[in-house]
Amino acid sequence: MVVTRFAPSPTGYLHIGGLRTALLSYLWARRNGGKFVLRIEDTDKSRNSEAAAEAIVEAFKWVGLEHDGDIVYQSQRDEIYAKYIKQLLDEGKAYKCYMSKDELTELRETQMANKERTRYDGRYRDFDGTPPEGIEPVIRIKAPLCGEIVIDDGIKGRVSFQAEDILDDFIIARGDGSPTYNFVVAVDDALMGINEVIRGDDHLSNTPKQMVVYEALGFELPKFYHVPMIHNASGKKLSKRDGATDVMAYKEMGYLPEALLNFLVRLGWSNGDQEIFSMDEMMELFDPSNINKSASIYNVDKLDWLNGHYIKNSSNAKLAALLKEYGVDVEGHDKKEFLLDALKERAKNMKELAEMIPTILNAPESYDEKAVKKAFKGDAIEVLKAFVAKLESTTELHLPSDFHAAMEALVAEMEIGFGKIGMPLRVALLGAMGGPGMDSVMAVLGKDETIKRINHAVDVLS
RNA sequence: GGCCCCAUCAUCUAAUGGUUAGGAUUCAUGGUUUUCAUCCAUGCCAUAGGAGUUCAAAUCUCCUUGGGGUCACCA
Repeated sequence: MVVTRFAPSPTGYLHIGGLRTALLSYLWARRNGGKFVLRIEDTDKSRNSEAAAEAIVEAFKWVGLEHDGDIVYQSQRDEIYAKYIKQLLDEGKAYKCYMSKDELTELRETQMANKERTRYDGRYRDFDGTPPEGIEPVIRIKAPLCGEIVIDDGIKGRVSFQAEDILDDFIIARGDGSPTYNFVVAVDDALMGINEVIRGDDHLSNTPKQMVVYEALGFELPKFYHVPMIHNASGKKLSKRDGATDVMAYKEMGYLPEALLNFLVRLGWSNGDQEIFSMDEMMELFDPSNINKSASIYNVDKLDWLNGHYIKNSSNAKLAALLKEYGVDVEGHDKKEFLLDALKERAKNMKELAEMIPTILNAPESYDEKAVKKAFKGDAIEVLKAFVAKLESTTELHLPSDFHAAMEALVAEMEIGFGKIGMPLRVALLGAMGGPGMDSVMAVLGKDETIKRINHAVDVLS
């Protein structure tokens, strides 16, 4: 059984890069009928926050990712870590180091001055004297001092390190006894049965350290997939400074979760020429072993295009329900089908859609000067008056096509072009150029409101 | 700086030794339309550079260059 996980540290909101690795882990677990678990990495007591963990859960909920089982909080697993630390100590695979922080910085400074790699020098590795007083020791793990360490990565392929280049006896427990990241990650992944780790490739250089822990504890290694980063426009790792990285900000901006997920799954992964993926298709097709090796740049244009696509293809019922979250309630409007049919073709996001609605439902308070100038040349007023007469004399006016027929009849009778009625009508009904077709607008407004708006415009503009 | 990773249009990507290097987004042009948008059509645009292997290289090897990541008692 495939078990994957998402293991964020709750230092803030869920960001877009995190959502991507979560999505990929989720998809791979689902495709294999496995499990996807969520673990909150809150071992650093000075930085964790409950609100942040809740924010992550909220974001998961919004996009519809479901984790299996209870959320695991590392802060609640101190006894487990303590047990394994003790085990390593007892087995002589880890030891107490009484070096003070000052001594450590001093060591680093001399190493830097000598242009050496900064590393712990192992001075307490085999210490059996009397420890110095007033020092709370840290626990260090005995890492191999030489030899090759190979990661058989599912994306990057064979990645090889030399122990002497990258390892030293790193700290697994702080002076206060709390365990550190590289230790708890390995312990938890192993204990939770995670056998496929899909995470950002910024963790690639941590992996050898975690492998040291696996080895020391006799745990079986998972399969690693290090997925390339998402970069900003200037090619750097996406960070909070790059604007919209908070997943929930995308909701506010009017993005649909399916668009965001579709966008993210296509970053570094593809299935031939396919651009549109439903959640079901993603779950059926996604495979981490054909993720690209190179980083991809985050590009909003494509996300906007996808979002527009998903809005156009959403049912009116769904859009109406969603619109409430953007402050517009059209569920009670009897012409909401006409309204949404006309508007969803033109909205790039839900916020835009929400903003368009009052521009149609509310009568214009003024008429745009430029539009008036353009539309009210010649006998526009007379045409509008004639159109009112035409509407009044027509009984069956419900569908957009009914109103369209009325317009057609008028232009035929008056022997004028469509623009002669279309443009002034547009200004009369909406107050400006732009917006959906007049037939749809009139169908939404209904005969009475349409006539009322035209008459008002005729009064004001003649 | 050490170590590691990466390199196809502006961007996301396809092509796993043989294609006029394909698709999508953006952009431009044209069409549709009463306007704007949508939609449709067309167009522009790429294998970082250099060696080598091979009948044949975007694809394999090496070098160069460029970019990124990481080097904590953070995660």
